[in-house]
Amino acid sequence: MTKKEYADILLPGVKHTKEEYETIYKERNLPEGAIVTRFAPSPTGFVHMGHLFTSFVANRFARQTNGICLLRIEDTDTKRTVENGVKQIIKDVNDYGIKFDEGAISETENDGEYGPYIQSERKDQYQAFAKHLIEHDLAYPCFMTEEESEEIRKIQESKKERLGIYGKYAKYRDITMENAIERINNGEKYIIRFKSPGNFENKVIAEDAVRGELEFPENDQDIVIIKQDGLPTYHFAHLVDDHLMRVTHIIRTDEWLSSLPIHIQLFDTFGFKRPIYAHLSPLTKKEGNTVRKLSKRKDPELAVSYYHEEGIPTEAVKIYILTIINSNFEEWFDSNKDKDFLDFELSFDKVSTSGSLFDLEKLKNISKNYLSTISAKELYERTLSYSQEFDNEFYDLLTKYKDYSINVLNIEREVERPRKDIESFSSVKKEIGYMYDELFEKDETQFEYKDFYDKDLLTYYIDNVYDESDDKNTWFNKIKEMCPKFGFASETKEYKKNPDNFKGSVAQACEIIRVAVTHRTMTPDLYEILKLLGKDRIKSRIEKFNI
RNA sequence: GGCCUGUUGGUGAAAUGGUUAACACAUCGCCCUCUCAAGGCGACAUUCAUGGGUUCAAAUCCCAUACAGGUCACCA
Repeated sequence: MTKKEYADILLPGVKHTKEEYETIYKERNLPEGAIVTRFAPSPTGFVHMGHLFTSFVANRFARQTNGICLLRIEDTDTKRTVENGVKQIIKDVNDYGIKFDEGAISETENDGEYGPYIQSERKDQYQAFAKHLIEHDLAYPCFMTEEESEEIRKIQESKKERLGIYGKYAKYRDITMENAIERINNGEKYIIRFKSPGNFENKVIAEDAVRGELEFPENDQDIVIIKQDGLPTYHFAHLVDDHLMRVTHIIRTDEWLSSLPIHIQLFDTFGFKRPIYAHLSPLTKKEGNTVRKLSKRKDPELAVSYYHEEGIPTEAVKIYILTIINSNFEEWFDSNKDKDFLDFELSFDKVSTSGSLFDLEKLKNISKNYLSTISAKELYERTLSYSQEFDNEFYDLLTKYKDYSINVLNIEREVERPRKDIESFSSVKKEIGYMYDELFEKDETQFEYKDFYDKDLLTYYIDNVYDESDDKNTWFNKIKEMCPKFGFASETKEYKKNPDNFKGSVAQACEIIRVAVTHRTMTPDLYEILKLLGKDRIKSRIEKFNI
């Protein structure tokens, strides 16, 4: 029996050969320096910050080199695969404006010439490559039972040896074809293992784009390449897919660093060019006194849907990711305010090697800054669509008073230093709610009555002073002029000099008006607020203001 | 336990052998101001996990130790 016939028996029904696949998936014809990379999640549930982080970074590198970023679904673990997982990933990632040049577009559809991009649909490819190894005596069937491998583990533990299937523990490494076929005919189950050519005593050098040269012992583990269900393990799928999809850069988190010797060995064994690896340190989180990687199971609040619900703009999240991944981004962004943050060019050697703590405060600050740069119209539209999903009452008001709302949102916006008080779409209502009578009337904000609050001042003001046609200076000067009548100093300095002579200064006079009209002591520019409210509403609010 | 990676202020970090260790967030002051949000100015690491060594000179190079994280599946 030839090796080829043997391989046919071990992995029957494979349609193509490794060589055929190599011609089916052609080398890409891309400009010099173009990065072909991929985002390769498992459809095991929601997308969280960690995924977004890697996928966005991968996407940026591809984009900025006019390369390709593809989406591949790693669903070889049929037990963990979740229904609608693929749909969810695509939706979440698309919400962040992360677009793929090719890849899965749903559970069953693919877009691109290197597909299918869903691993469970590529069984033939993996098996063709595995057969190639078998034919070259670089892979073998392993009939080890669970009990047997458990026993090996126990022996290794008691002898304090390295765990795993290697050297003398690779019991079926040299199984004869006859023996194997006999076992198969007896119905014994088997998997395919790689016959590792490595020696643990030898060192291999691996190049990592962010960490530089890395030295490891050679891999000598006979890792599983094809599982009993005929699907490949991650390591083997990585080799086959990334080679056939002509991927140039493997951008992934550093939990894969320790399997790098396996991956390198696989590429070398096939004589394929090794891809460039870039291992990113994942975002971490502090829990008590320890710091650990963000976890999907333990940190549900890090699901991207959380930011959606909070109304944090996707741009802010992306800007935050950029500040984390390349610390020189922040400075660049600060001095290139006219540019889009996507114009920043990421570099691998600026990527930090230690995992950063996820800093919500910083994200909020970025969000606040970002929201101060967009137009009132845009803020309005986006708050509207946020409210449509999460706050019907506010949605109705925004719809009813569209132009008015835009004007409110425009207070101190189109100026050199715009206001930075809105942190998220969810906080808009809190910041401007009092501008709507419907909300103002049932507003339960507690404000403290102060001794100097004076109803007469308010009445006098609205009846004799306030004039809608005044410009800002006139408006303010009129308030100042009115101050002495009610015991307030027209000038702050005057008041500070002789505080005992006054009830307060013009600042306190303004506070009275402000509180009467908004029920709060801190608001944006009072002149603008009064102007938008209009004289009638000011008057009505003042009348209802009980001191 | 083996292997690997990392360790600069509350946080993210810069600095790639050479003056007082950038910058940003947070915090605290002061200024400006009709109140806020901002903005301006200033404070905040005698020190870069610890201990040795190399050097005229080290956060930067070397060694050891400690701590943290990752990984050692027919999971990815």
